[in-house]
Amino acid sequence: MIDFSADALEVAPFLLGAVLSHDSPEGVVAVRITEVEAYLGEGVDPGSHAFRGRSKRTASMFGEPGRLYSYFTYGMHVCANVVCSPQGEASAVLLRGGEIVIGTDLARVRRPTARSDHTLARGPANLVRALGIALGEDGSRLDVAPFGLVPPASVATEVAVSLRTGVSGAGGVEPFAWRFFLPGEPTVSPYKRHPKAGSADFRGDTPGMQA
DNA sequence: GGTACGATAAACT
DNA sequence: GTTTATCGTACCA
Repeated sequence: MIDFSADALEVAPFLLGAVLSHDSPEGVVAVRITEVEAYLGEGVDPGSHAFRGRSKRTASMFGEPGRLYSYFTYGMHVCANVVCSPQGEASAVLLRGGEIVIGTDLARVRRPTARSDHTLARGPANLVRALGIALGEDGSRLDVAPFGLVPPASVATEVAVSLRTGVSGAGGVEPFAWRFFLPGEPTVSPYKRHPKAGSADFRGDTPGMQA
């Protein structure tokens, strides 16, 4: 198993290629994770929800490593993270994209607007919807039912890195290249800078746009 | 191919 | 009252 008590930056590469499954009355959906972002702890990373310390929303981020931190954002979306660092410290890995490997039919039902199968779990809110993860599952263990998390057979040898997507740092500049993805995967979400970011754009090697 | 914008609510100032 | 770890649609090239 992955040692989630390490910090999110260390854990992130081990999640690429891992398979996360979620069971529900409707059935099982599993994704092979292809894209993640690391968020660090209190006072360290201005883009992190934990930056200003513990709050009601972020409580689980300060809790046991290896659990789910899910939160509601933009008035309509849920995003899912894997909690890292020892209890009492906060860091987490945001799951941003993956390839459905089990339950494609159910994922299609949950994501009726997806044009093709590789967009079913492309983007953090889409991934959550495809898996059927609910906001109320915040704090759940990811290694026992209804969840399941299988590490990759071997750690990815080719990992691409870029700035995080949609994050604004001081002055609108996101300084941290803490987004990790498997190059060439069509299930990696397109890079988008924060709306308030300046023109200093860094696109990384974002592939995945395909045809 | 890209860029703009509205939806919609919790958290934060 | 402002911001936000987003998505889908509309529009322009």
